[in-house]
Amino acid sequence: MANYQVTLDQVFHALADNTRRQVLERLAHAPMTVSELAAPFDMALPSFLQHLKVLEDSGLIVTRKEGRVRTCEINASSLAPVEDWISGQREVWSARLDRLDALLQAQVRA
Amino acid sequence: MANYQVTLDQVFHALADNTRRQVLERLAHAPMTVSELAAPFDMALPSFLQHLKVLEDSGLIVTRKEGRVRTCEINASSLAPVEDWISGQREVWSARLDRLDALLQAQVRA
DNA sequence: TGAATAGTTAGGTATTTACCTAATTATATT
DNA sequence: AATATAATTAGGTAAATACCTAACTATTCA
Repeated sequence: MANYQVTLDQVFHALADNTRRQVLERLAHAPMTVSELAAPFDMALPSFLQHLKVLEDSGLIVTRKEGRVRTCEINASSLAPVEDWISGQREVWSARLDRLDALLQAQVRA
Repeated sequence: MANYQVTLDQVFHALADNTRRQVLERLAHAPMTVSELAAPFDMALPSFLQHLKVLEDSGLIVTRKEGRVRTCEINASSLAPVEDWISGQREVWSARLDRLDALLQAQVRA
């Protein structure tokens, strides 16, 4: 059931929707069932389930079903690749800015 | 020209595409013109321009045109909201895991 | 001034996304 | 056993996305 080859595309896409981010924000505090999770959203349940599927396919959440109830939980490790990409980028971006800065300083002194 | 109310939706969506991430990775090192930037991609120029538009609308890049040449540059500050959201989330997620951990430890001792 | 170059606009197609309602399945409750 | 509840499946619509080709504009160069 779990997707073992989750891509950055999938995770970023999953995060690019406010409903889905709110789901994550709520799950951050505690696991919840599908209906609990869906309650605050003004959306038909099948539509909401599609969002959960996107979140699960992206690896951001994990779910399991007991009886007729499905419980959803954050997958804490799933943000790592995203954080890595972003912090890697930010590092290079700011390194470039620093070099630029140094260059400008040098010109000022010259 | 710049979009002054850029949303997390827009930035995450812009990042959810490999072509666009590669553009950012290349721009991380230095500004480039549209054609330089487009060269490595096996894609018609108008298609590529759409990607640049998504990146610009999301605030991730900034462009300016001199003569007939448009130069694209990383907007270093644009990752901040994304980083903030992610690190905020990660913090809560791991706090929850820590509490859970403490709870389990307590049960073991009991 | 004519040709080449850099980028843009117009307009079209196939796929994906985000939603919906209605019907169904599986499990629990009375 | 009948009913209620939790979730799922089926199937449909409208808009957005990701690509394309062809035609165009604006600028630079010979």
